[in-house]
Amino acid sequence: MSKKDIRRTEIIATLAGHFLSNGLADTGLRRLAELTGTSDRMLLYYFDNKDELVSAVLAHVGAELAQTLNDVAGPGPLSPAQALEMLWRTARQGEFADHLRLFLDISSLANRGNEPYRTIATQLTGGWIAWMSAMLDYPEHDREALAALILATVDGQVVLFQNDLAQGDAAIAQFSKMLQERHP
Amino acid sequence: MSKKDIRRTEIIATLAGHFLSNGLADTGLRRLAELTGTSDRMLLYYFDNKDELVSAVLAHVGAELAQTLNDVAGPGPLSPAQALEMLWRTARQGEFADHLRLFLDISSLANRGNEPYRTIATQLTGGWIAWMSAMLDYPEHDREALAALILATVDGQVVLFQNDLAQGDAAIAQFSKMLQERHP
DNA sequence: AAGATACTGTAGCACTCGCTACAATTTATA
DNA sequence: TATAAATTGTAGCGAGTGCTACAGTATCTT
Repeated sequence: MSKKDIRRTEIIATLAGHFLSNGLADTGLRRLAELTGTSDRMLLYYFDNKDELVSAVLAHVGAELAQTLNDVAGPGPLSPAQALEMLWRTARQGEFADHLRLFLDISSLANRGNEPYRTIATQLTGGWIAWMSAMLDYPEHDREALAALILATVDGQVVLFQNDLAQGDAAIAQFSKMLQERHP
Repeated sequence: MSKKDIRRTEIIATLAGHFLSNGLADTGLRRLAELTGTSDRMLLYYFDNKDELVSAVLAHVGAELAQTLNDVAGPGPLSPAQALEMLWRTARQGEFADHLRLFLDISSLANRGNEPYRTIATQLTGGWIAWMSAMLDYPEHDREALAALILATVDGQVVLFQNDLAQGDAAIAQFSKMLQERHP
C-alpha cells in the first residue's frame, strides 16, 4: 500500500469521528485539513475532489455502523417488540444516536436530489431495512414493511425530539406494547 | 402599514413557496432578491439580517401549514387509525409532503444546536403534537405519546423513502391495522 | 550516480457569502 | 415650499469556497 493510500485511510478514520459529532456543515477543506494535521492542498492530493473525500468518509461511517448493529443485534431472530426495543435502547444510550443524526443530515440533502448524498442515502436505507428484516421473526410477506415501520418510528423520534430522545420513550413504549400484544 | 411592511409581507409570501420546493440550501441573498424582484441591498433594508428573513419566512410557512392541517382534519375527533391515515393521505398527495421535507431540513440544522432553527423546530414539533393530540379519540393519559408516535411514523417515512413515498404505503398499512385492532 | 516517480509547500485564482458606507432620490411633514 | 424622513442604487469590503499552477524536495528504480 502506497504512502498515499495509508494516509487516505488515516484521514478517513479521523474525519468519520468529526462528521459523526458535527454533521456535514463544518466541512470546509481547510478545516478538515486542520483536523487531520495536513493542508487543503494535500487533501486534494489524497482525494480527487471534495465529493470523493466526503463520500469516502460517509461510506466508512456506514460500514462501521453496520458492524456495530450486527454486534448489538446478536445471532438469533427477534420478535418485533424485541427488535424495536433493542434498536431504541441502542439509539438512546449508544453512539448510534450520532449515526442517526448524521443520517438525517444526509437525508436532508438527498431530498433535494443532491449527489452524492442521494446515492448514499438510498444505499444506507436499503441496508438497514435488509438488516432489520433479516432478524425479524415475522411472516415473510409483511416482514419488510414491518422492518421499515420500526426503523421509521425510531428515525422519526430523532426528527421530532432531536437531542432530547427521552421525550420519545413514551411513544416507543406504546408502540412496543402494540407489537407485543399482536405478535408475542 | 408602511411601504416597507407591505413589501416585507409580499417577499415573505413569495419566498415561502421557494423554501417549500427548494429547501434551505439555495438561499443566498442575491438569489432570494432575484426571486422577489429586488436586490440584496433591499432585502437587508426590509429585514435586519438574513437570519431574520429566514425566520420570518419559516414562521409564515408554519402558520400556513397549521391552517391547512386544521382544514384537512375537520372538526370531529378521530380514532388513532383514522388520524394516521388522514395524515398519511395528506402527506402522500398534498403539498404537505413539501412541508415535511422542509421540516426535515430545519430539523437537520437544529440538531447541531444551530439557531434560529433550533427554536423553530421546537415550536413546530410542539404545535404538531398538540394539534394531533387534540383530535385523537384516546385516553388522555397516553394521548400525547400516541400523537408523537403517529407523527414520528410519518416523518420517518419521509426520512427513509424521500421523494418516493409510495414505498412507505405498506409500513403505514401495517401500522394502521395494528391501531385499528387495538382501538377500533 | 542519473533519471523517473512520488510527494508537498507557496501562492493565488475566480467565485460566493453576508453585509455596509455613501450618496442619491423619492415621499411625507411642517 | 423648505425640511425631514423614508426608500433605493452603486460599489465594494473582508472572509470564505473548491481547486490549481508551479516549483521544489524526497524516494525509488535502473
